Amino acid sequence: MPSRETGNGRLPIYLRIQDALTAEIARGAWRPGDALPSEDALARDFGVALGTVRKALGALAAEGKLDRRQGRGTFVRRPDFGNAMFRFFRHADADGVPLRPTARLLARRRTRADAGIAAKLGLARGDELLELFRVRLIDGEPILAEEIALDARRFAPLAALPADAFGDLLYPTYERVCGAAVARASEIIRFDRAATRVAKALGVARDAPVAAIERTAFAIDGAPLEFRRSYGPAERFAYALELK
Amino acid sequence: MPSRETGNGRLPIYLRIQDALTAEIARGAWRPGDALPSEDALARDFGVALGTVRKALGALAAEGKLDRRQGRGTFVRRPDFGNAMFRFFRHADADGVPLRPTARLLARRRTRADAGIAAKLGLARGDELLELFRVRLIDGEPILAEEIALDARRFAPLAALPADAFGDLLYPTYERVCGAAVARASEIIRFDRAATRVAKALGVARDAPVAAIERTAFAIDGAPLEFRRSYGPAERFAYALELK
DNA sequence: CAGTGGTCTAGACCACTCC
DNA sequence: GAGTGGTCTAGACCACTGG
Repeated sequence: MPSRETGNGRLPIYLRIQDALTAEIARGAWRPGDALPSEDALARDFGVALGTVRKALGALAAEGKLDRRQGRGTFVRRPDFGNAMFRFFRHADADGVPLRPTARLLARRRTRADAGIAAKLGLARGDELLELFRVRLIDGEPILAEEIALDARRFAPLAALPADAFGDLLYPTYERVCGAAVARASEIIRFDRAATRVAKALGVARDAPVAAIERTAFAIDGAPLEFRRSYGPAERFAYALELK
Repeated sequence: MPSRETGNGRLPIYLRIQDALTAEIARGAWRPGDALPSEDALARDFGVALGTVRKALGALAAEGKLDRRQGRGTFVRRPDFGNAMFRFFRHADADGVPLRPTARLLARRRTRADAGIAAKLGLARGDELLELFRVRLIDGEPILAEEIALDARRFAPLAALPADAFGDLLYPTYERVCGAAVARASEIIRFDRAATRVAKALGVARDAPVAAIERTAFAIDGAPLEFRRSYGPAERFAYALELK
């Protein structure tokens, strides 16, 4: 038995391993999709028993940081928010066919951050922003209007990107063009009324009721990357929850 | 080594133990708040190693079915939806003092179930319902109007209960007066406009925008107990989510 | 086939709770 | 101090994946 001094750091070993691995992932030691060393190798590296690293890996998998697949290995999870916004809206998939939303970029401009957005993005007031405005459609019908704010420096390549190269999903574009990978996000749902620009994009009356989803997206190291406000027609909004 | 035939049931032992314990709990072998036998005792009963029952108990704790407390024991969790509705609404707690909502019963009557509610409650169309209408307030200000439908037979004692004996929370009342314990619930958030009765209760204009939360509450054996529609002023609605 | 994670066991000691 | 869950170890075999 190598050391038998659980109390040396006061924190359980498996938690320290969990933290160590989290830090390694945040540092970028393994990119999303990469495989970690095998359980055996990790146990040797950390000088602990197999069961201990298993406990740490299991916890990280439960947190959504890792994917474990028998016979394959343990992988850094690539979060897929693909069409996460659309979980809020009923879209008429009469036949159960998963409808693929599309996106159209309506506007792109540089502005300066007001205090609110600066705080959300970890910038200073007056710092330069890249602002996108786009509409997302299902079956040609507009479902969501989105105002997106980005640090203009960090996302400079997007300013020059042809409008039709943005694609239907932005996060893969951020990663491909700017090397910025979104790891998690936090959202707030509110109810609001459509401003002129939003109303026009959605094809509803000005001041029509809309559901507003504010999202801040973060990199794996915790730095905020994007702040986004998405608006959809209130009468299409429906969101399900389970309570235990 | 007692048996060494993992494959006898084809399902991992810890999953079978998990299922067995879930069934026992649903059957009411232990009431909410009761302690389960110790890990040691369970391991002996099931004829498996300690680690195996630990894995099952840990999973059940993660699901929210059990509470485990070091030095105390493992307990059947009593779900506490206390003021769960209010997680949807900003209530002005300027000093961070947790404001305690109150409730006032405005109406109580017998009706018959239409097809929709019958389906929600597992009844037949035309079966007798007990319908409650109440308003919930914070600091004297109405925040939620609630329409509640119950099986009149199952909840017969409520028909006779004095209005001021309902208390601020219904679920404890259901359990105390009718022996009906709520174990979980599922909700759908929508956006709607205030009907006359709701508008009056909330002190807003008719057709004012409201957030509507539909909730079906279930007993531990999965039987639906209550269907409830709660309405609150749309401009006070705010709900936070985390995405990973 | 070798290598990976998944399950299971057996037994040790630690940390907390309550009498 | 007795009893509980929490941590850790060491080693076995199973089930799946890929060359």
